[in-house]
Amino acid sequence: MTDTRWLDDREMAAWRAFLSTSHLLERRIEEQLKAAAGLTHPQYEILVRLADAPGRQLRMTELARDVVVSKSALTYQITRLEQAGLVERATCPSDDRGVLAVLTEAGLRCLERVAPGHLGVVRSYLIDRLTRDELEVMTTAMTKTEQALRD
Amino acid sequence: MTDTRWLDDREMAAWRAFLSTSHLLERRIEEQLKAAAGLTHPQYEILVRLADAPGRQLRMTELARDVVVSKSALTYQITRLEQAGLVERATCPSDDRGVLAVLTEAGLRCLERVAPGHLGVVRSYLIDRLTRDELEVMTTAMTKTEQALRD
DNA sequence: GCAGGATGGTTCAAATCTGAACAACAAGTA
DNA sequence: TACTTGTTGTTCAGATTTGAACCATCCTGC
Repeated sequence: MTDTRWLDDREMAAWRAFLSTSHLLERRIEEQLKAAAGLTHPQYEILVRLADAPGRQLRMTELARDVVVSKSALTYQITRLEQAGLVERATCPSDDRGVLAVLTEAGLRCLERVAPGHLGVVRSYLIDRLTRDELEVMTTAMTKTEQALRD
Repeated sequence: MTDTRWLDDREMAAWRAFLSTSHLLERRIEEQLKAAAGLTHPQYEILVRLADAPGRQLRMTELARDVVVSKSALTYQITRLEQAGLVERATCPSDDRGVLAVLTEAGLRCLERVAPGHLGVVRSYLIDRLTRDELEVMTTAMTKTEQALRD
């Protein structure tokens, strides 16, 4: 049976604030990235994950899990990024089914060009407004939930 | 000029955790609402805001701002909810341009039926995993960012 | 080896979101 | 009153997302 307890005022305030903030911030980020580089936020995140990965490449499935999008959405976005010359597809040596998404030099340069402006937004609206303690608490709170959701 | 400072490890961990968690939770909520009632999360939020509003009605623009969606997305969703009989449109007495979205009885019953399961998800993955202190800190942190983003 | 079930990636249709353009009305000013 | 500017909600085209269906490939146990 589902738990039917409602949320009390404190809990509801927390949930509402979290929900609104995540959506508002998402919109602001989307707006900034579009204006600065014609990128969407998922596209930017793909570039970031690839840049961080060893060999600047990742399997499609792992990349989809990291960025938190469906496999089909990733297929679509990788195709778009490939057309833009920022990513290439490569066959996976260890698994013939596999596809590797590889960051190109142009992709890396694009990321380096765009990252400062993007991080400026993240900073100015979120990170720089929090004390060190608040930052720590938020990380532990978010991490607990993330772990639970990743099964 | 844009601030070009990078994020240090702590800051990056916080941002990554926030980003992943919000996306994962969004997916889980979407899944639960679809299975339980055939509703999307924005649709559910529209019903909630209307149920809370005096007279169970709100102007389109105000509703769009509350739920954090574009005006056109709201127009689309209100039309959908109208077709489902959960919401009705009414003319605004004080402004001939205005449109009021009004929650119907069926809409209210639907919300009462769906809310427990939805809140169960919010609780089990987020709220119930946080201590009271963590809850408080998260609320203040999110509220600061929300205020900044709402200009 | 090989059947049977899991996994990886793509394709497809359907739904949804956004921003720009638009039309109707409001509100202030000369 | 007439003009100008701002607001409201809708429509529209285009981009993106999701889940289901699908095929190819892997892997395990016999």
